[in-house]
Amino acid sequence: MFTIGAFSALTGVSAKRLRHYDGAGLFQPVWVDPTTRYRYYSATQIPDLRRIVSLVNLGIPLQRIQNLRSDGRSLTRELERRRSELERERLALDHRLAELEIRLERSGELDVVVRGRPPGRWASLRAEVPAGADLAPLFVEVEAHVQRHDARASAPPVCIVHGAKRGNRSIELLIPIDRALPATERIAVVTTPAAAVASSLVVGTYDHLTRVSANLRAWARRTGRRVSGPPWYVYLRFGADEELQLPAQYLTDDETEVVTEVLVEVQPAG
Amino acid sequence: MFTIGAFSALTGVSAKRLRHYDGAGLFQPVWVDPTTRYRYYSATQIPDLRRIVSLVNLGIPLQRIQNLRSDGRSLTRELERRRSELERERLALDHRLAELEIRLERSGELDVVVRGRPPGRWASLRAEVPAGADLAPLFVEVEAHVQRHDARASAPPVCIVHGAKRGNRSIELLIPIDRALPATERIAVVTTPAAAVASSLVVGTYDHLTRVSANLRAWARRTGRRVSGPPWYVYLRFGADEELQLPAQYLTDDETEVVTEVLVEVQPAG
DNA sequence: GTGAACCTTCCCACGATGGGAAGGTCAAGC
DNA sequence: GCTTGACCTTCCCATCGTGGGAAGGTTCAC
Repeated sequence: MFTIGAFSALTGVSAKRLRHYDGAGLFQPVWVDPTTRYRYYSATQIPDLRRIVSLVNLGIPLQRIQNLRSDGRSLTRELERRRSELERERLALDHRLAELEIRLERSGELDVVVRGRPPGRWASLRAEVPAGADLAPLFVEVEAHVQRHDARASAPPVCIVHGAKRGNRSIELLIPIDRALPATERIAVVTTPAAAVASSLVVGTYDHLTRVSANLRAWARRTGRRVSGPPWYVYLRFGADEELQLPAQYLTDDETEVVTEVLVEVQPAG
Repeated sequence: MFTIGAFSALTGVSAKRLRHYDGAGLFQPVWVDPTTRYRYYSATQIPDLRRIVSLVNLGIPLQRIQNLRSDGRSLTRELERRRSELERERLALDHRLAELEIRLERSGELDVVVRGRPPGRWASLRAEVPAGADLAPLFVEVEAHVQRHDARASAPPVCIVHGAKRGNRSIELLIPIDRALPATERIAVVTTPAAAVASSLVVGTYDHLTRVSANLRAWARRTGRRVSGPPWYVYLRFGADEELQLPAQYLTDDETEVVTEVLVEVQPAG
């Protein structure tokens, strides 16, 4: 019989851990002196403890180790569960390392964030326009329709570029709405599901948006993610027509304060 | 100006996090109403927040992000530091995955633990013996010497197998001591430094110790570790000569209760 | 008997985040 | 102007495994 300190020296497991495992009901001393509460361990417990320590070292939570309790099949199941967890972790870790490499190449100047995009409901206008065309009149058209029905949600407008051919762009303008809205010939009502997106921010004018979205796609590929769907351009802060009563918080008069977010949808797990 | 909720919706960063970053001095609202303490954020802060979020997503602690404070060189240094951390994590993760695979192959029956071995001081006897020879008389010799000088430390004895040739073993017996001891012609005093060891446990007789240490070496190699030095056999619980007054806690009469630990030294980082 | 070395329990800390309670504020509709 | 509901505030607690440390009891050897 060993006191906790001797047993700790024997097994390399700290006395703190042994007390913790005792308290958690995971590994208990063979005998506890009822008057002094001293814990006493036996050498025959060493294999038990080792089994526990080796599972802890695999990163399995104590709770789950305790639930095993000498059942060979459940041990295998637990190990396989842990393996899939570790494989997911390694994927995430590889993403991070790839992101880091990209940032280091660019002297830390690239900020790409992967995050969730909440589901949304929108008034939508699709159009074919020449590259570089002013989209303001089209936005005004949708805004006017939405505000006529008092359905403007407090979120920024979006432009999706579905395709580009021979100097023409197939675009879709989205204005967020917070209630039902009649569709018209030109304006539809669409909903978008929640999604994971990789996002990059552009401060200033719109000259390089296309290049930014190409960079974003390349970034996502290099960090091992799959991209799906066309890029979204989210107008977080922009200059707009005075005629419309837009939420002032999204507006700016200073061209250098224009902020646009570029999003591409990525597969959440991969 | 946005309230915390609106800014949260805009950036995808939860209000909880924004408050936390505020409290940590990492990212603060442009204005706080002094009477209501409401936080108000501006769209011009979005790039700042994004920079922070992208660094957080790389797993850099908030504290360290805060220490950067708009210094391009320190950012690069921080990213490189984080990269080396991540590379170390990936190494550890790959070790774990390899360990898991091995356990799954063997239906979870192998318990190998990597842990630290504290430094030690020992009375040491080296000898050439035939394979399978009874080591008890040699142990008794060293024990007797140690106990004559009242230097017995409360730890189990060890046998190191330095080499095996033509059915002969070059072994070294170690008895732990806790004070200085005169050496003799046969018995030396040695110290061993702290080391990382991979360890496996054998319950029962000594028939398979050699195979266990070979398994241990193979395990260490397969999990990407480098092995150095000969195997140690630590007699955690054994049957011994009655003549000697050995610490009773290491003794047993029941052969099935014999417990031996096999150690090989591994390189800590790799 | 006294001191050193051990043991006990209890509380706190880490790190980033979320949950939830109790209470104050804002804005819209009446 | 009042009510109501959505929003905001601060504060406390939880995670998870481990260690640090305080305050106090036990053991053992001199």
